[in-house]
Amino acid sequence: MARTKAFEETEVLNKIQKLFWRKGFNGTSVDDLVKESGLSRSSLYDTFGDKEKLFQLSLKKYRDENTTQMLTMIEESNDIKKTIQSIFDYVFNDIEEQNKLGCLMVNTAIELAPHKTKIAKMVDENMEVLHAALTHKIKQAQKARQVKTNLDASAFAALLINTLNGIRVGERHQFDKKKQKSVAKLILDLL
Amino acid sequence: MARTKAFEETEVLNKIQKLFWRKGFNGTSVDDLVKESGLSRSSLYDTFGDKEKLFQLSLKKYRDENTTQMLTMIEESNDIKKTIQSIFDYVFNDIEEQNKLGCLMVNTAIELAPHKTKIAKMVDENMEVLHAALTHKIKQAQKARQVKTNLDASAFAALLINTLNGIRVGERHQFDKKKQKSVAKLILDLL
DNA sequence: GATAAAACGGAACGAACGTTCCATAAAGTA
DNA sequence: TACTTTATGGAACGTTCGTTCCGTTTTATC
Repeated sequence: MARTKAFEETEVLNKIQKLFWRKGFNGTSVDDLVKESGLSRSSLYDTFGDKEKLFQLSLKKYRDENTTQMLTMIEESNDIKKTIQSIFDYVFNDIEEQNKLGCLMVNTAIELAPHKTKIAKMVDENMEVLHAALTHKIKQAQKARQVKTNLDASAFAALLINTLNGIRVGERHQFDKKKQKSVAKLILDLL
Repeated sequence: MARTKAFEETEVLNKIQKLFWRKGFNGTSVDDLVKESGLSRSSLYDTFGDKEKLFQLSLKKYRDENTTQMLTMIEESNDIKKTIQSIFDYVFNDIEEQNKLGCLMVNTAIELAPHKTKIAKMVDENMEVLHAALTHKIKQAQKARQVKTNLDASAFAALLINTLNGIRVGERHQFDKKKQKSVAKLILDLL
């Protein structure tokens, strides 16, 4: 009955997300989004909604892809120490490849969370989910005597997330890579 | 010869800084700054320059006050362990008192550093100075056998800064306080 | 081929943006 | 008091902001 869309939603959202990721919510104008997406203002608004909705969709996409991937790495692990090493490797590889993009969750925590309740909730839930998965796996590894048993699993999980977030801050201003890697090593040696 | 200013520069810059700190560079309009400062646009521009200059001055102020204070705490320390405990206490106290302000350096690293070279340099220098001071003091304490001697002082200093930055990220989205404190404890136990 | 529904391009909206300009007010010096 | 200089309030600048609207085009169904 009706005309078909001349674009793929996920593909467009991909471009939108990258732009928000790189420039932040306030640093990105709707005009930027129009140009980057290639579609017209009306198509953009009809398909996705307003700028804030567009950002929320980008953040959800991040959660459904990047965070979920990390979650899978954790949950499928049978060697938590190796897994955490892999997570650090993954992050450092990201830093090499991307150009100071950082982590969209961290960027959003800083820029928007204090001013937008809904966004803050998404960010916080994201961190909590990661924390829960990590804690669970560490406890499991402790029961199997694969890692130090006198370590507070929840505290260590929080430390790990905190460290990753700190590394993402450093990425944005080009903090010395060697130092970052030495930090990761210290954390790993704790287990 | 000429009319005298009806305001105090440092006092006004104080208000300006707080606004940038809370809402970020892109989240703060010149109109916001005019209202907050109480002076007119012309006075604001004649005295301080444009919006970007105003932000730079705010960041310098942060460095000259907050960072310098932390630096003094480190340099005057004769018990590095207690000093680091004090730093954590100071940060957690900040988190209690301020309302999700976070750290202006961290906020700026995320929001502006990737897009403004000059700002990135200021942030990076800030972190490097803290790192150097910490490393120096830790090495000193190691020579005096006050802390573990098998620890890489530079790496631990980087870890500490990284941890503090991570905690400031958490502050913005209300990450569980107990977890944050357990993170600090883990770090302290490393020394 | 007519019809209905959705997609589209692009103009248009008023508001907010950062910045400049000017007429006036104030204050120290002559 | 007159003069010079700077501070000040506020209007005005052109631009960009996010959003809406409308006329047209495309498509599937009848």
